[in-house]
Amino acid sequence: MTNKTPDWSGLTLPHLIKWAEMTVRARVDAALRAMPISSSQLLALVLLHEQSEATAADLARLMHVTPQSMTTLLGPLRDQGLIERRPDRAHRSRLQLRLTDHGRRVITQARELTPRIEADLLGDASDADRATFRRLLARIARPDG
Amino acid sequence: MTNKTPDWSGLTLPHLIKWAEMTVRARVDAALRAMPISSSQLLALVLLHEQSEATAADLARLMHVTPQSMTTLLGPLRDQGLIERRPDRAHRSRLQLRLTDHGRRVITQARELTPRIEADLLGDASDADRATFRRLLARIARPDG
DNA sequence: CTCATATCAGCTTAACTGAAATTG
DNA sequence: CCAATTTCAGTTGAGCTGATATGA
Repeated sequence: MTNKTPDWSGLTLPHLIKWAEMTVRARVDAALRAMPISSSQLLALVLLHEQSEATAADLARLMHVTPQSMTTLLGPLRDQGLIERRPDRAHRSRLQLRLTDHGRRVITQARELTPRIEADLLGDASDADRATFRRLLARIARPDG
Repeated sequence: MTNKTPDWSGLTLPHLIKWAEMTVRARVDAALRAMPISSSQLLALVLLHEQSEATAADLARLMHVTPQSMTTLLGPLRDQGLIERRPDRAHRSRLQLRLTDHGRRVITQARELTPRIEADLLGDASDADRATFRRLLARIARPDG
C-alpha cells in the first residue's frame, strides 16, 4: 500500500455509507456469532419492536426489500418462537406480527453482546455531532423521506 | 401498520447504519442495474482509485472482508479489464493492483448514473451537518480508527 | 519455521425474479 | 377484474471457513 493518507473526499455519500456499514457489520457479526439470528434478522426484530405491530409487507417496505425476501428472513424467527402471527380481523389475508417475550429477550441479549461498539465507533465525537449523525442516518433510512 | 410515528431513538447506532445502508443500496442497485459491476465491486474500484495502488490484501483490510472474499470480488474486475496486476519486485508473491483507463471510465460512468441520490438523501441538511455526517462516516469506516 | 499473500473448493445467507393462492 | 399479501421455487451474489501453494 502507498504511504499517502487519503481524506476520502473523493468518495460519494453512498460509498461512504456502504463502507461504514461493512466496518460495523464485521464487528457486529463477530459479536453475534453465538446468537441464533443474523444481524439482518435482528434489525427486523428491532424495527418490529419499535412498531409494536406490523405485517411482513410493512417490514419489507421499511427495510426496502421485497416481500419475498422478508418471508425468507422471518421464517427462522417464527420457527424459533421470536415472533407470533395473528390474522387481521378486517383483512384476513394480512398476518399481524408481534414480538414474543422470547423475542424481546433476544433483543436484550444482543444489546448486551454489543455494548462497546458504539463507543468505539464514535470515540471522542461531541454529543451535538452524535445527535446530528443519528438524525441524518434516521432521515436517510426512513421510507417516507 | 400502526399509526404511531416512531422517532427511532430505540435503535442502536449499528442498527441505524445498517438500515440507512439498506435504503441506499436499494436505490444504488437499481441505478447500477445496467452496469457490468455490483455496488461492492464499485466500492473496491473507488477505494483502489483513492489509493492509486494496493494489493488485494490491502483492499480486504480496508473493506473488512477476508482475502478470499476479495479474490472473488476482484475476479470479474480483472476479467473485464478494469484493473491490472503487476508483481511487486521486492515481494514477488504480492500483486500490486491499479485501475486501467477502462476502470476509471466505469467509475465515471457509475457516478453519472447516480447523480441525484445524495441530494435526495440529505435534501435540506445544512453544509455544516453534511460535513459532520461525512466526517463521522469516514471515521467509522477507516480501519485505523 | 513462520508469516503474508493469493487462490481453489465448498458452504451459508440474503437478496432477487417468477408464479400461485387468498382476500378485499 | 384488479390490487395487496403471503408463500413456494429457483437463482444469483457476497460473505465465510478450510486447505494449499508460494515467497520473504
